[in-house]
Amino acid sequence: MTVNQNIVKTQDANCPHDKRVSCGNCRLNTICLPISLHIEDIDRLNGIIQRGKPLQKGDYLYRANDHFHSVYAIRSGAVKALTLSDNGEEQVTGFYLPGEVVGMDGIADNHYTNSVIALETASVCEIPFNRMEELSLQIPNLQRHFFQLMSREITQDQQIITLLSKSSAEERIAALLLSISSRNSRRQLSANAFRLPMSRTDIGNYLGLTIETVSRIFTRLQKQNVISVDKKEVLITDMELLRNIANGDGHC
Amino acid sequence: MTVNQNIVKTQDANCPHDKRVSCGNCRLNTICLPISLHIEDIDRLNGIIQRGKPLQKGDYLYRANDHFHSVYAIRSGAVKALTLSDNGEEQVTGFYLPGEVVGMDGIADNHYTNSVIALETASVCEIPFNRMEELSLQIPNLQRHFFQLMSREITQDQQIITLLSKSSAEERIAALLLSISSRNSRRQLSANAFRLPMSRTDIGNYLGLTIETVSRIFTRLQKQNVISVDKKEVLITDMELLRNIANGDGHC
DNA sequence: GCTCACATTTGAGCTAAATCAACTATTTAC
DNA sequence: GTAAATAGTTGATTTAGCTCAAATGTGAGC
Repeated sequence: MTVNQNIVKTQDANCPHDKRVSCGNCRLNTICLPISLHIEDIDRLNGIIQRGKPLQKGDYLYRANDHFHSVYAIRSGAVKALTLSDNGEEQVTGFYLPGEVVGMDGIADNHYTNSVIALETASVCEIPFNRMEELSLQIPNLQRHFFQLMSREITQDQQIITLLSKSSAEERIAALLLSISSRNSRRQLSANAFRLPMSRTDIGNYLGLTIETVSRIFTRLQKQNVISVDKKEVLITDMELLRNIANGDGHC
Repeated sequence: MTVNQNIVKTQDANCPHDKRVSCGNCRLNTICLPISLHIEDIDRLNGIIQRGKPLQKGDYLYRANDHFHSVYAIRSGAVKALTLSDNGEEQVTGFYLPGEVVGMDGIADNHYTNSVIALETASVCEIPFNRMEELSLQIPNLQRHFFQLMSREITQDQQIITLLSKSSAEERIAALLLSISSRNSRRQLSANAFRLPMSRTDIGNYLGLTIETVSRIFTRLQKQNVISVDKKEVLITDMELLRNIANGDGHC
């Protein structure tokens, strides 16, 4: 029943296309797993995780209304989650980077409410939820970890609510850039220079702005020497000012 | 250690001021508890629940940054949750009615991110989280139930995100009225006539609108004979039209 | 390289909701 | 009861961001 994937460590264990990956040697495990898990428990968790072939840009990981079966940790690349609103429009509800987990919206009624689409080539670790639940009954730290993961999703969604409810277009864009920046630095990547995996359209959809407004704000931030943008490459040139803008101190 | 509150059933078990309440005889238990719980498991859960004296209007249940200890099921009355945004403004993140559970935002890092304030006299059932976690290890249905509760909070927050990102002021108000209506009917109350427990200011804050806009929309909906408003009392006179308005078919 | 589809930028004008302001109604405190 | 504070309504004006429009840049397929 269990596919044994507790395979020996290799130097290339985090190469996205390398199947010889286990939670025990994954560089992301401090993000995706509970820090306090014992080595043997990590192996047990690793034992239920399934790793398929990578998604190509535009591929669906799952679709809204699909039967809920698993949550997924992003191992490489990036994905977006989106819901269909009642009148049929798409709403991007989040961008997920390596080490982050998608699919927890499906637990409530056994069907996903979001669709998840790869923004670029992406590999994921599938965590069958029923097996994770069983394991959680035996590993209290794992149960706690999933409660925390879901709680974090709640607090993040509430931050987006605040952003959409209270902030100007400029503040929204600044906050998104800072979010991506800090998530990159958590993965030991540069906080100042990175490539946005999503289109301007996705950004606008996520932040409740039109694509034109997104484009104008990028141009404006660049003129203010806060960032430097070249297509999807972003360089934050004045982190302090960007934080001020995000907090609404931009021009008051 | 355990305060035994498995007290005999009374006719008045749901009177908010009556301490002789147990999960086993609570009218709300189909909303707040997993349906599939065995009677003895309900008693075990009931054993860890603490019921204090009711909150008065304006009282805090807990404050943002307080140490996280418990989640709370609303037994009577109504509360609002709110976060402080980075620039110090309040953002109402939700209204919670009897049978609904608040506090799950605190699990992620052991501190609440929201404050919760009573909108009117309200009584709550305190569920100490550590004890609930222990019990969840022994009662798989309880573990599942909490995963589902948290998942539902996620999907609801994402619906608010969509509302704020995509909908007009009129659509937002219509959606809020429909949400309260359906939550009332779930509790066997009227879906058409009810009292809003929150102020116009709270509604505006929650929906990302100014109080003036909220007021104007109420007036407009009344002129369109969709609702009839008298202070906080609302009568939905054309449910079908209200649904159409909420879905953006109001005037297109 | 060339073509076609698509993504992005920029400009001009419009509009929904915000802001500012004045007034009325309802609580709360004394 | 009365006064003061709070909550809600309505009107006039402003504005941030939307819509419409046109041009330009970019990538995939041949």
